[in-house]
Amino acid sequence: MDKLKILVVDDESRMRKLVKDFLVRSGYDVIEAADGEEAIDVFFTVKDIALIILDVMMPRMDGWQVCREIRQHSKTPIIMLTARGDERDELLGFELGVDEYIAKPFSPKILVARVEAILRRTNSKVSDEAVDIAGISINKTAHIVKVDGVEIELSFKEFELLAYFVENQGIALSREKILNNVWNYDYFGDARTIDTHVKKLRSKLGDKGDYIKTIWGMGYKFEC
Amino acid sequence: MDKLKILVVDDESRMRKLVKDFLVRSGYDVIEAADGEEAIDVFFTVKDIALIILDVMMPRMDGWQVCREIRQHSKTPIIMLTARGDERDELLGFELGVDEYIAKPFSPKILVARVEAILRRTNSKVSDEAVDIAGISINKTAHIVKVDGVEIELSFKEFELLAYFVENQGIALSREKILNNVWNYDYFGDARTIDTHVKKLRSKLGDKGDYIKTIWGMGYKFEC
DNA sequence: GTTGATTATGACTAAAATGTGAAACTCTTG
DNA sequence: CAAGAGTTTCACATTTTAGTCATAATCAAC
Repeated sequence: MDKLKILVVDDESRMRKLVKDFLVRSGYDVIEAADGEEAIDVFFTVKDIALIILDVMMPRMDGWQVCREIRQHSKTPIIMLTARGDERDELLGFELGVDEYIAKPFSPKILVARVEAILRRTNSKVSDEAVDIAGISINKTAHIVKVDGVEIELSFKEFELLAYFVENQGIALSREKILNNVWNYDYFGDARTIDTHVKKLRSKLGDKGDYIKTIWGMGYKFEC
Repeated sequence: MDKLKILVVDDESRMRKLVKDFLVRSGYDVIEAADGEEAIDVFFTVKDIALIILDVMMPRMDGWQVCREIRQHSKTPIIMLTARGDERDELLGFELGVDEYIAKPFSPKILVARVEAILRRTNSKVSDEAVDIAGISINKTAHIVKVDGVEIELSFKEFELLAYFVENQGIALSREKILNNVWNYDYFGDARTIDTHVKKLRSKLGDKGDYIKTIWGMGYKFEC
């Protein structure tokens, strides 16, 4: 995962191309979708989409609907493109959980600036060196975990799982939730595979392994 | 800490009052500052300011400078108020770490909507609340129950049952109703099993166990 | 008080969920 | 294609829980 992925949804290909050009030039990966249904389809199959730019006016399924649908499953930032001056639209958007609102016609510079502002905000953990909790230090950029200053070797899944636990510190996580977030959205395997990974994590974390608590009949929770 | 505090900085008192009115009506605590220096002074003396609304044009120290100063020590969200149409300003703002940019004149509704959008994003901890009744604190997110501040261990069913009681505080609940809500609707076992769980709950709750009252010939009721 | 019904309680058992080690499978690399 | 790491599955041990039952205590009505 090098470049951040941005999903651009607009029915006009000319507009998609314009936006894409500027974003690519600023170092992002751009994925396009031509209507709402395609957008949702793409969003739930492609992993790690960092931000969505969404046109309001689209045939079949409009931007609000797409937004509503996505907000039911994800907090991925959404920027809405809409016709200038419609205040009602803007209010509706904020209620739906739109993060930013840009009126057409807009300057591509403004667009890029806002994209970066949002990504700086939400993806700030990427830039942060390392999260440190109770002697466990997790560096997502370097993919390194240290316990009391000593580096320990974790596999990819173990690392992702630990990161997920730490990010949701103090929250009870059901197996289903863990599968949907650490594994792919469409993973159909056995939920018990989580147990195996938890076992390995616990043993590799040593004493600190006890912070991963079992919630009987429910799932797991990371808590110090 | 009940209401969130918002610092409003503008040299025009009329403008401050306008913004304040709307924010107060939306349930925020508003602190005012009339210029940049006062703003910084207030910001670093008052604790827990959740958001800053900053006018660009101010005598002595303008908004950009205030922003720069604050960003050196804090990530508190900043909304800038600036004259409409000055794109250069907007770009500068994003570079400085401004979170949002609102052009004057603006509708107060938009202002409130944006404030709420930002606070929802940054202050997402608001959502994981714990219900607290007569010394019994139930945190559904963390799956933790505390009695007078001391955590007690409950099994899955016990937790669900207690949560159901507390949610229906003061309401008489028949065994049938309890079975349908806490157990699966297709549970065909003995209704007496509720008694056993109530017994366990009462004993684990200690003194507070008395709040679960028996309604003879009918069921139970949680009442303080 | 006595009676019949209802609820409380403690002990017990069956069932369910989790822990664990090893085997099977997958995917990459040399 | 063999080796090796990472992942997943499986079987079995272990732990925890839910539910049952017998008995004791309580209640309402007479």
